[in-house]
This record gives sequence, C-alpha cells and structure tokens, in this order.
Amino acid sequence: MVNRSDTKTRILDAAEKLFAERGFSETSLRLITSKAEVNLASVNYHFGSKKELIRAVLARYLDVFMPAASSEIVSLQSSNKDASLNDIFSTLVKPLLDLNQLRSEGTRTFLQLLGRGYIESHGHLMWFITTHYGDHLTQFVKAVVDSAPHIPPAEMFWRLHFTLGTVVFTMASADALTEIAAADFGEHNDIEAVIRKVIPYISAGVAVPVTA
Amino acid sequence: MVNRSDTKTRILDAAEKLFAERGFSETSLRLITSKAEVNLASVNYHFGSKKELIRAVLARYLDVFMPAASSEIVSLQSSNKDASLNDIFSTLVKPLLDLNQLRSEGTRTFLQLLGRGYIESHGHLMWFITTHYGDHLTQFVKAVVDSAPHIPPAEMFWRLHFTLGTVVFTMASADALTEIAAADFGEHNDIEAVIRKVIPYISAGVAVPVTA
DNA sequence: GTTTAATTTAAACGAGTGTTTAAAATAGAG
DNA sequence: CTCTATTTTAAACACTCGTTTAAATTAAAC
Repeated sequence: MVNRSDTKTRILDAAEKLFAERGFSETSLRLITSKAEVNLASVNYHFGSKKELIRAVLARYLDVFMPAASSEIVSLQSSNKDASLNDIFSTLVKPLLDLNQLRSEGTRTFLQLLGRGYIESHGHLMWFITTHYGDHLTQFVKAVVDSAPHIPPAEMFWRLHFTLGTVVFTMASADALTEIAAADFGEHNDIEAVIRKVIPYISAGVAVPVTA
Repeated sequence: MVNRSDTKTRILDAAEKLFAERGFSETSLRLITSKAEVNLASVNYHFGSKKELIRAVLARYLDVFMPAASSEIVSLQSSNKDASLNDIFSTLVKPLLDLNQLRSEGTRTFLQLLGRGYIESHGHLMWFITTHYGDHLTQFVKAVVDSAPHIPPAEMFWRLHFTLGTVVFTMASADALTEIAAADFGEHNDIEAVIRKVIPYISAGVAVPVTA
C-alpha cells in the first residue's frame, strides 16, 4: 500500500509532468491519478478542484524561482551599475537551471508550464503571477528599462511583450522543436542550450534603435 | 430556412473565429454549429470529422496567403538582389494585411490560428504546412538565410521559430495590448502599426551575430 | 410531375470529463 | 486496546464530447 503521507506530492509530480507535456485541459485527472498511482478522488480531497491543483503546481515552482531571480538581479545591480541587457536576461539562467536540482527536468517543466499556462489561462496566469509575485516582476522590468535608456517607455512596452511571446511560445513547443532540430541538423539541444540561444535574440530585439 | 448552399461557408466562418479565440480542442462542434445556425451533424456531413474541419479552416487562409507571400518575395528578389532582413520580413506585411479584405479581422484570425495550431497540434500543423506549401516555405526560408549569411542554418532554424512565437503571441493578444498601450501611453495602434513595430525587433534578433 | 440525388434534421450512442458520496481502511491520541 | 480523525477507496452522478443513424426535407434530373 502507498505511503499515505506523500499522496499530495505524488499527485503534484505526476500532474506537472503531464501538464507540461500535454497542456492543462488536455490532461485528465484520471490520467494524473493513474500515473501517480493514487485514487481519483484524492485530487479533490487534497486540492479541492483541478483548477486549484494547477495553481498548486505552478506555485511550487514560482515560490522557488521568483525569489531566486530577484536575488540574482540585486547582486548583479550591486556589482555592476551598467549591466547590459544580455547581463540582465542572463541572470535568469542560473535560477532557471537550479530548478533541475529541485526536480528532474525541473527547468524544462517549469518553462513549459509557464508557456502552457499563459496560452491556456486567458490571462488568469498573468493575474496570478502579478498578484502573488508583483514585486519581483516590477523589479525585473525596471532593471531592463534602466539598461536600455534609449528605448522610449511606450516602445519598451511593446518589445517586452514581444519578448514574452518569444519565450512563452518557444518553451511551450520546446519538445517538438528540439526533436525537429535533432532530425534536421543533428543538433541535440537540452533546455539550457535553447535558453542560451534565445537570450541574444531577445536582447538584440529589445535594444535595437527605434526607426523614425 | 437557411440557404443550403452556404452551409459549408457558414461553418468555416464560425469555426475559424471560435478556433482563433478559444483554441481547437476548447471549441466544441455544438458551439460552432449553434453560432453558424446550422445543424450539428452538418459538420460531419460536409467535412467528415472535426480534424478535417480544422484543416479546412487553415487551408482556406494558407491557400491565399502562401502564394501571395511567394509572389511578393519573387518580385523583391528580382528588383533587389541584396535585400535586407527588414525588407524580407516587410514583404509579408501586404499579404498579411490583404487577409483583412478576404474576411473581417482576417489578419489577426489567421495569425492566431497559426499559433493555436502550432501549440495544440503536436507538430501535425508543421507537417501539414510543409507537405502542402513546402515550396513557398523553403523559398521564404532561403530568402532569409541568404540575406543573413553569417547565421548557420541550425541557428537560423531556432531564430525563425523564436520569430514565429513573437508574431503569433503578439497578434493573439493584440487587442488587449493596444488597449493597454492606449491607456498607459496614449498610443492608438491598429494591427498594421503593431506589425510594423515588430519587424525591426525580429530583424535584429534574427541577424544578431552568434556568440562563441 | 415523378423520380432520384443531395442535404438537413432530431435523436441517440458510447466514451470521457470533473466532482461528489458514503463506506472502508488507516493513523494518531488517550 | 479503544476511540476519533484523517485519508483512501469504489461507485455513481451529471454533464459534454465527437460521431452515427435513419427519417424528413429540399434540390436537381428527366
């Protein structure tokens, strides 16, 4: 018989993998509970509903990542007052990769969850993040704005949303893309390679001079 | 009683709007047929299955857009042998905006459908596009690769997908973003203005030198 | 006008969904 | 051990889904 005390953890572990791979609405509670080897009703017993399970899955990552990212930005700003955009975006790499120590494939799972959530939640995920982690978020945006003073605020608004789209879309389809890249170019990229590929791209886009 | 001869068109019109707004799997045939004011079974009668309806919705746009984009690229290359990345991407603006003449909100609908399809179809959309419009696609990719010869093909693969994410995500949330931009910065942008903002961003990202 | 083909319609099918219930099993406290 | 509270379990509920069927209706052919 299954050790009772870790039923919640077994559900979260199975759910986050399936959510990241297949999306939220495409993942049934029966699939989650069968993979977690727990009873179907235990999800509603421990989490109340599927929606609250989704929030719990996201919060388990965000509670680790957001403070870690904040701390990295603070230490960058204290050591380098003229940090480049590349530096700013690069500070996120370590907190992201540290998620692999938290759980196997943690980085890829977290980014895919973010992408899925952003696309599927009709803005609810953004609301969830801004209300729960708003201070960390504005701190990061301010660091970006300060390091690209030649971009007017209105233009920067658009470019940061372009960047969000790049990251979210790429991560949501990261599995399919890495498969194609392996088949067509013999490249075997892990999630870290993709992250390091996207940073120069978004840095260049955000910083490119505004054409008249 | 409804004019029989346009049942297929009524279904396609209702389906593409709902698919773009809510995604494919989140849109039921009952919702489509009720909005189209046709009988539920007529979808299976005219299209065979939901999957084939999705393909028909996409094909109706791709059949117009792909040849138009190809023709624009050909005429650019014949008039300018050293076209910049900005020029290449800018050739897509007219074919995209012309979709608004095809159907109301055609441009945004098409881009949203592309995004939904890429995310939901587990690579099936990419197979569909490459097998049905492969020539147009490789022609465009070749034009991009030729105008940025310092980027290796494998790297370009990733950057073009970053670009796809940027465009698709931006257009999907263009309504909300233009509203926020108007409220926060007094900017009043239509779809065309957003497209023209994004082109310098993606051109810079695609062309940025690869770091060792 | 009659006959044939194409289309529309209402109804049902079988499978899958999240959630709830009440009984059974287990764990912890006295 | 006994009693209580927590947790697990099997079963059912109410609902939605894509699809199919067969009859009714409309359109086309002769």
